[in-house]
Amino acid sequence: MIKITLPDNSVREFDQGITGLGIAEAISSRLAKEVLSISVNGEVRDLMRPIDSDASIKLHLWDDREGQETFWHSSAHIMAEAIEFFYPGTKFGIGPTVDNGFYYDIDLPEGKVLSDKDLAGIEQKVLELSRLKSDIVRSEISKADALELFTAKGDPYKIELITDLVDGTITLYRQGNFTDLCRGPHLPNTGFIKAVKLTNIAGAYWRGSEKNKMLTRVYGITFPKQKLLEEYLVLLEEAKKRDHRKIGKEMELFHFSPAVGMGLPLWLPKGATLRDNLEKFLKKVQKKFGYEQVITPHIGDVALYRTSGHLAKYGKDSFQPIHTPNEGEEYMLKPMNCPHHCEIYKFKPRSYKDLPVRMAEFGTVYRYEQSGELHGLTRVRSFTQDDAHIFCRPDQLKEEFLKVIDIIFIIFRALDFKDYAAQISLRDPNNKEKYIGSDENWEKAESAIIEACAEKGLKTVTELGEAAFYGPKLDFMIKDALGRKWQLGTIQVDYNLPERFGLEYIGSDDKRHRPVMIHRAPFGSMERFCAVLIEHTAGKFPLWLTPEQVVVLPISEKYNEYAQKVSNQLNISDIRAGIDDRNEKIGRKIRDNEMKRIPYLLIVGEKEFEQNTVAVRRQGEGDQGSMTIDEFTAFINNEVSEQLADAWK
RNA sequence: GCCAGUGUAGCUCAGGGGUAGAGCGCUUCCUUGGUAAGGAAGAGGUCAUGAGUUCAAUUCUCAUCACCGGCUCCA
Repeated sequence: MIKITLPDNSVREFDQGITGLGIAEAISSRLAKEVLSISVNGEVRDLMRPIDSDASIKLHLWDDREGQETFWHSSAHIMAEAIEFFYPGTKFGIGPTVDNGFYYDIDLPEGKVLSDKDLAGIEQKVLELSRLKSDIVRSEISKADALELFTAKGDPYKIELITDLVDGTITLYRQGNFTDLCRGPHLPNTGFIKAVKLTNIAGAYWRGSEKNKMLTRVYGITFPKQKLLEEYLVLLEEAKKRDHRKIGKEMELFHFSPAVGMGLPLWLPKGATLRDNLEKFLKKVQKKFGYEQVITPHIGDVALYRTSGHLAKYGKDSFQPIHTPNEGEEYMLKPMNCPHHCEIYKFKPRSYKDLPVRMAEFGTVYRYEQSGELHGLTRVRSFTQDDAHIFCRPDQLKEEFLKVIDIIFIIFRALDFKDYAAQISLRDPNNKEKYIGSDENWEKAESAIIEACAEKGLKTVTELGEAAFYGPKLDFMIKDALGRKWQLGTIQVDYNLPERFGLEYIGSDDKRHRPVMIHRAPFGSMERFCAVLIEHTAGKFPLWLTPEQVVVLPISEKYNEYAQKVSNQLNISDIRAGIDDRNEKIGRKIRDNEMKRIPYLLIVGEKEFEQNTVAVRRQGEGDQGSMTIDEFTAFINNEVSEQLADAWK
């Protein structure tokens, strides 16, 4: 007998060799039907694998990430089997799970191409194979035998994978006639899969390297119930409705014109207002934190980027230098603002008493992103960074870092961003020569970041080797409507540029010292931030931010003049108001303006005109009764200042 | 840059070898109204661009461009 410890710490005894499924059956028959995999002493395993000694276990159901992964992993194998059925001779790469489902990278036989139209057939085959309830059987195999097997099968990618594996750890999984190299774990049989959707086809380089062959990647997702698939598809539809490109068009925020060029956004009046409001807000915050605004040109002498090192590192991937009519002059569109700011720092000698110098600029930069990478506003070729550079003494680094985190928190609160991830990127300690700067400085900077995050109670993940070559950094990531992660705010420590530009300050010892530079952008870029903000709010921006706060709706043409008067009066009080004087019934105007996501609608007719009032209607909440114009002005201004005060707290 | 897909009116889309349709939007007229779509008429398209096949191409083929989904990249 062996002792099995369950997650609630209760212990049950079983015969040696009991399987996960056996344990589930002993607990309840319903559990036995739903269980997908088991963790044995923390290792996720197949349900059918015997347990030989005392262990603590956890059974995984569909609700567990581990359970889903097992489910989707097996699904990938079944999809591979289905693909092999239609395309014999297909060579298989890897088939892992992802956040929402799984994929398999395949190399189709010569001349065969897979397109969306083929997916329905494969889906049907997957369901057919699932209904067979074929056992999924694990077997261990020696490296030599594995190599022989896949050589015979003609699977060069598998052979490459096996070559890298350690002998004695290699396992195969077989269901029906399909055998795959796999670590597992897997479902007991294929019958668990009741619904399948192959979502898309993409190209992907073998092992992620551009130098390798591009394989066909088929993405799919499966569920244990048809209803779950239907719910997932509804969710996908909902997410698509939040797509910033769609809302940007609907709300007339921005536009891309091929005549201007790809990846070059045109900000429409409402989008520009939105952006301007964000900029004003951040400028105000930054002013309180001791920042000074600067303005620098959009181009710079090539020599500037030679000095900064960017030309050597990124020159090939930038917009190419601009040649002037006179010989010998070459300018680059600026790919970043830092070199310009370094020159501002240098324009006069600095004392240790002057530091930190905090220089902010909404600086528009130009980067030649690869054409295939452009994506709405999240990845563009011209964008405006809410950039600032802090030049400080090494002993001020942590303090400055803390203050930047404060700024980011204020912004996230003002916009109700709660679901973000923070990542600390440090250097790879085993590969120090990749990085510039002394060990001492790196250690100081890294511990400053780690301590600052700890002091702020920030939940972080730490990635070794992810630091920039010039310093460690802290990034804030937010997910878009479809769950794709985007980096927004970033704080980076830099020892490189102060060195390259020979930046100095005179210390209290009357000697020259090198300042540390912090690059930071709480929004990241205005473009990307607006994109994520649109998806986060589905276009229903907070009142303080939204481009159109109020629309006045006259009941009939007779009251257009009064509506105009109300609108003018609100605008004088810094409320963004317009009127809808179309020749339509009031119901129609309400509907249209509700759909335009206007927070407040003011209905004015005979009654309001006579009493000098407005009938207030709040978005999604209907009629709120009437107020005088002054009351409404105070009401709106109060709501705005409350929203912002919450952020400052 | 690479792989696959898409490109028809301002927007969302239908259609299809014989040079085009709907809904919304827009213009004009009627209507002058009280909290989520009043009625009528009208304007608007080299069917992304270029070549090829054909008596005939918006439709088929190829190329180019843009967009979409990924891959690689992201100072």
